[in-house]
Amino acid sequence: MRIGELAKLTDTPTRLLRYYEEQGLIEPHRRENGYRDYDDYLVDRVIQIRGLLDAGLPTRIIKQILPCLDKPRTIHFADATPEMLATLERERDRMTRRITCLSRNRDAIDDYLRTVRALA
DNA sequence: TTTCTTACA
DNA sequence: TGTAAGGA
Repeated sequence: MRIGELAKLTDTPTRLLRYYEEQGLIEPHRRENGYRDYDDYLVDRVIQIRGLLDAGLPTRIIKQILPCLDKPRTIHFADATPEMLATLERERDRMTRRITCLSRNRDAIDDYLRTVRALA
């Protein structure tokens, strides 16, 4: 599929899809006319990339660990280097802290909402 | 109409 | 990231 369809399917601006390619996160094929040609599996991959980005991971880290999170979970033991494991643990912990922070703020907002409604 | 590259706010 | 220019 061309970039426009992938953009629609993943709700991602074409500008960003080209950016992800520039960052080495995805690499579409090229058609004779120079247009990018994306495989279907990239739909899920782009959605996953956006999720990781939303979780606060920088593209350089995503590029590094994406292979480990790919489908054939048959585990790429070859990629399970000490550095890779360390990076994954660091990011996992970063996510855990973020979740804790988000939960607190969500609860604070929830309390405020309850209070306001109770007085209304 | 859609996509491409490059560049600037 | 958004947007614009200038082509194909």
